[in-house]
Amino acid sequence: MDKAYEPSGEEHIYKLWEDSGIFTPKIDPKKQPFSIILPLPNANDPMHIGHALFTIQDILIRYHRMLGESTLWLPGSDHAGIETQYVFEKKLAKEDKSRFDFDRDTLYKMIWDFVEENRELNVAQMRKLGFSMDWTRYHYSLEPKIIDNVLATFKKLYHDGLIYRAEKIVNYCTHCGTAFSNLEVDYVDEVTSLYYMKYGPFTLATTRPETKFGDTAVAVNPKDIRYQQYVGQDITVDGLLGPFKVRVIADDMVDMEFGTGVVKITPAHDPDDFEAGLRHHLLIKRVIGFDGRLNELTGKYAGLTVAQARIKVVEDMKASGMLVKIDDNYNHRIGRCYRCKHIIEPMVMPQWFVKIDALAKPALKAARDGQVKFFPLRFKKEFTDWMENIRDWNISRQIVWGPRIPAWYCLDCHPGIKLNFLTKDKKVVTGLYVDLKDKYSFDEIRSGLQSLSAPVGSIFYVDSPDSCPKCHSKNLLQETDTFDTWFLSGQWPLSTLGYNVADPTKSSPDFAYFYPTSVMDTLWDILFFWVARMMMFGLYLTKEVPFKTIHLHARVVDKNGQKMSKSKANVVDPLSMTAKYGTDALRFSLVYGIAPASDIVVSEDKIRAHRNFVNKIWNAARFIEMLIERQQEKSPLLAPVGSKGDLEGFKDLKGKGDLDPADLAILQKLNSLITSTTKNLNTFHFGQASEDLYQFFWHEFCDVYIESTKNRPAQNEGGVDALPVLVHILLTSLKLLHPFIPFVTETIYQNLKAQLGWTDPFLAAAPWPTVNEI
RNA sequence: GGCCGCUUAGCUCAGUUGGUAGAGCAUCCCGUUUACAUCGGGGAGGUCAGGGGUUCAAGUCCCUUAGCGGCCACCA
Repeated sequence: MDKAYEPSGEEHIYKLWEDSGIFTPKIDPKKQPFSIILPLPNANDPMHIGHALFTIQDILIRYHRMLGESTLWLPGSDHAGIETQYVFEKKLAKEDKSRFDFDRDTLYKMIWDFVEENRELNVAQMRKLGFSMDWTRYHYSLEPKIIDNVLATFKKLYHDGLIYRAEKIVNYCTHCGTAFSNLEVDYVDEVTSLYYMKYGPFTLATTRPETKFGDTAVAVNPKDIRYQQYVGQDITVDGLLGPFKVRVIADDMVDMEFGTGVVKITPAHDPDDFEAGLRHHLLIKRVIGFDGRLNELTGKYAGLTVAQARIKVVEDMKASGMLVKIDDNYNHRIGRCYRCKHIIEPMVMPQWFVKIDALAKPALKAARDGQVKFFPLRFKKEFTDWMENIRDWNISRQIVWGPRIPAWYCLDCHPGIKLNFLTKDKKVVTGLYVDLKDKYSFDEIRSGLQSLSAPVGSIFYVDSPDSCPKCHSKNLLQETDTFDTWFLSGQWPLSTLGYNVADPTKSSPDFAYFYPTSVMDTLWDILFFWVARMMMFGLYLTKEVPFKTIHLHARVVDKNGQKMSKSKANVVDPLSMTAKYGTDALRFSLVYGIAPASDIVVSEDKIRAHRNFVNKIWNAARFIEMLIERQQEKSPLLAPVGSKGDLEGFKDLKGKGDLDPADLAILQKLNSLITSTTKNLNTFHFGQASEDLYQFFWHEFCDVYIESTKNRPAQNEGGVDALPVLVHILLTSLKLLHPFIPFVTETIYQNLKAQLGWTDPFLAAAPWPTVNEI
């Protein structure tokens, strides 16, 4: 054995494992199944330190494999809808192009190829980190069978009356060109201006003077005696585009203390005002387009961006004396796109929604009844609170990268459908079908299609008919909105295990055996995005929870407690750390001394410290190997007692009654270590488990016990041979450490296996230690 | 505004049901005797954020104050 542990052999070890098939479990009714579905990484996302935290899952998987369970860790990768399209569009921009230069089919194929270039990389990197995944069961989110399930789920929801289209106010990002769900908006505290303006008989305060062209009411609190005389009246307001009339309404939404207690109501561009509009049956007047610019209803302001318009409107109001004052130090929250950070523009547009109550209630019940357990427990409350207040889920996105919503419209029944397409000579045409149908053939429209927008109430068919069931026209187009990525990944445990939504009796045997899965481990930030959606879909489709335990971990931060990000230049790259210190050192430093769901501090210092620990183990093994060789020089055929590493060897020792007091002490400590490690792994206390193992191996076994045996009298002078105990403790420690640091432990095992007659071909599949009576 | 978490050695953090304060890094002294200097031996360093309470006993449970952080929420 070399003087220091050399991690360059890791690749070889991994290949031995994988080729042996120990990562590929068999369906064995006599065995307990244990399964984890990998939180699928984005296919085009290079590995970062967050992915290295899959180590937590590998520890669980390796532990349960050693317990003798039929253990499945199922890997996969995600096409990651908006994320990937965003990255791809940035690439296009560098080439001075945009997505509007392509029809949707062409764009889709381009992104497909882009993702395929990177997808393999991810897989290789996960092998490098030693993750014992079953690659024979790997899945990619755009496989046909997985998409089939997504479409079938949509149809089932539709037939159960849980899908509807509605024109609601949604979070629209004019930069990304799509609507988002509530979860995808980041609210950021910002200091802006609050403008006080004259408004008919009132003065009112607003942060958005540029939307006044879309005002269709003005509101006061019903209890506000100052304004009671006006309630129900139409008032005339002097606007920048001439006088206009609005109704004064009374609504509890108005805070009398805020500003002047008067609020202008713009139903088309503000979520609160939209709700007020519904309550008071107000007109929705759109003045901002999907391009983020003011539209033709705004006269001379038309064509300006929202930001430009605000400046111009304020200037003009100042000039005409409408502006009363500006409070420049107004602190409030602004919604920004979680992806591109641009300001979200609330917009009224037709979208697809899932009625969520029917899905949320069973999930809420499952959490409360303990069908699914949370670790740490505090997340149970977060989960149930969220489920209780959940709103209908907007599942449509105006992007191309992802499965399209399977709904078809008849253009001839609905000539008011708005179309965007590229003509044969690549010119963008926008307009209503009724105005375009005589100029362009249906085929030209279809093949160049970029997007369509059907009015709410349009009839749609979910089974892709050849012709319109009503008018028999063949001019049918599929909805161009795609599914929210989480609509697909929310069904991931089902789809990857071969559940067949359309016909559950055709589901794979894997599904029957491994579902519900054992543990779902992920970063807490996708508890709502993903975990909650999987719970809802799992229960909706199968009546069973998708996982029995939800284990949530925190994010990795640097040694100053800062979140790692490229812009802060504080990222610890897992692969370069692995190259420098070995995979085991990295893995151990990710769990050592970590409290459940508290930030995980990783620094190069820490990784180096654990490289030293790995090396310590290596050298202890090297020392023992030396002792064995020395003994075998004397009597070559004699394997040390206890070399089998289990109870067998020990019965002999016990029978002889010839243990040294130091032997007894260390064996007792080993027993309690077996007990505590087992308990800690069962209860997700990885930090504690790793600390105990470290402390025992280094400071008790190496520093105290091994040192003490060096001074022990030789056997012919009345001493007790320590070698059997040394070997026993080494092997047991290797087993206990293996889930955490698989490479060094397996390497040592393979080196000593033949010499010591260890019978398990791999440490990775050797039985987990149990307590020996002493 | 609601909810949750954190505050322990110079730094970063452990401390699972309450029972004489721990680790890594840094620091000081000594040490190369047959594993390991990626090492060994030894030392210094904490009124466990402040206050109150329960208890024979509290870093650990309860109340409270302060600071920091996170999540959620329709206040213009």
